Amino acid sequence: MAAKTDDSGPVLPPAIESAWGLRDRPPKGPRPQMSVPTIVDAAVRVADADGLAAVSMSRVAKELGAATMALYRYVGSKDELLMLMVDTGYGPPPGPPPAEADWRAGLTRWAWADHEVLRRRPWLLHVPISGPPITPQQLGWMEDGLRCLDDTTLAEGEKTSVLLLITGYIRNEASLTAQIIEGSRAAGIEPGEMMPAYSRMVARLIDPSRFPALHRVLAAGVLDQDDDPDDEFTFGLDRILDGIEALIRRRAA
Amino acid sequence: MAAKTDDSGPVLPPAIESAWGLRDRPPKGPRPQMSVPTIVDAAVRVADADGLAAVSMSRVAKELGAATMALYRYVGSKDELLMLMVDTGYGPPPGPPPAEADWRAGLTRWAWADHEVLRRRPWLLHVPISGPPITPQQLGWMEDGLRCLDDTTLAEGEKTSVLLLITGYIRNEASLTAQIIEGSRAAGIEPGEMMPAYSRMVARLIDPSRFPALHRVLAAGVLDQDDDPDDEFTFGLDRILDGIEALIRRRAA
DNA sequence: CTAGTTCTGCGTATGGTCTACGCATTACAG
DNA sequence: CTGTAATGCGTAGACCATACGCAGAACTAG
Repeated sequence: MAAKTDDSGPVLPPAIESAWGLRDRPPKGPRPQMSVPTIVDAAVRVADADGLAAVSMSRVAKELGAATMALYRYVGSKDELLMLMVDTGYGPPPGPPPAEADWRAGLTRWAWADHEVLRRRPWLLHVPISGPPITPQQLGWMEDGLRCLDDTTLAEGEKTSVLLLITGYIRNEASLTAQIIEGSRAAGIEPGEMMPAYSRMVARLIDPSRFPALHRVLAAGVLDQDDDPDDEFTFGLDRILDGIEALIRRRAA
Repeated sequence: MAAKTDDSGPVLPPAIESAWGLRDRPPKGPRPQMSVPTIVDAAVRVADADGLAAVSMSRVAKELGAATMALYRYVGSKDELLMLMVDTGYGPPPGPPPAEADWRAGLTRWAWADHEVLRRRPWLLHVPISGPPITPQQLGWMEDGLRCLDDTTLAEGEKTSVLLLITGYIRNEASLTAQIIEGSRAAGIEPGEMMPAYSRMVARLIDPSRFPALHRVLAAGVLDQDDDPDDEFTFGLDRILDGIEALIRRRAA
């Protein structure tokens, strides 16, 4: 009758609570034949093999030899499953920065670890993010990133903003390169031929007098040479770190 | 029998070609009762009113008083419709930078224009981007952005990278603030109460000794005060522009 | 004026999605 | 042994995109 009020407003889904180890199995009833981690692992396996679009409740159930609806005893909804997939998909964070590393070296290492995860599991990019991180490993990644800034004189709010800036960049860059790979596979051409083909198409569409800057970019052949995607990533990351460095220097002075 | 080969590899969908004005109506057959722009406008109207999730082919058809399948005479697939929705959803680009503006002022103006569009139409963030821009207004935005860098000594490739960096940031920032708004609406609480509630939840979950840096951020109350989202946006944008400024200075020297 | 051609509108049907609900079965507490 | 509660899961409902085929409209060629 009385509303069951928890301490704080938004309620954590049961499956997430169990990911934090906050849930004990009630003693009654038949023994569960699956577990949340089993299901999440199966879903991750499907996503690794056939992409996020292949992850349907029935497909995951088939992977486990169970019935579709059986899964709903463990996860409250597909969205909840996706959240847990992200958590285990990222895997453990890279650990705190080495003692001898300055903030820039530390963040660079952290950024490359994040980058590597997204390169290995591009489906992570297709999971619609529905809120700030609340799963254990997600927060672990955040923690390790924040630690890189421990020795700086930035305010706590600035540290989080900085980290947000970097994660956003990494995600974005990964998204773009993943799109090129997926797009080329869909079009049935070599990944290296994707951007040149795009370049030709745009060149055919635009009027050079109305799009002079764009035309100059195309004429320079920027999109035709397939440079190392890692160089592209490094370029943007260094720009951002330069910007942060300027801020840190100003704060230190 | 012989494959109808166009000049270049990837074929532009018919509806996109018509957006470039490259398509003339065949003289035969009954007069079309709708047009691609009519349909796209209706779809945008639905998205503006009820979000992207409400945009289904049948819902758009209902909006037009037509049958669902009638739409497929105009657009090849829902994905194509989405692409066109993004094009008209963005609207016309902000125009080339004022003559007296330096690159930084120009890009700042451009960034705020982009930001403003995404604030007004958050559903744009939910459209899965499936490739580089190919629609007229998208490329128009790119053009106007590139022009801001006309007077710099950056290489063409660097200009595109710089623009990519900025668009990525804007999109990311907009995504985050939109999530807070949508999340608070879903949870039925004030938008200003979202982050404090999140803060309390995380504080309850984490062990301060395993998450010291994160704990310090929470203890500082970073997430509790609801600062102006515009300040947050400005902060990140300035960091990025600082980084670009460092590059430009190095290139000019 | 007529015949042929081609395009439009759209009804029907297929195969997919998530998930609410209810029932039989199982396993433990007392 | 009985009551209770949790599990596995079958059924069914409400959506979704879209392949296909057909009736009719509007033009062109003769």
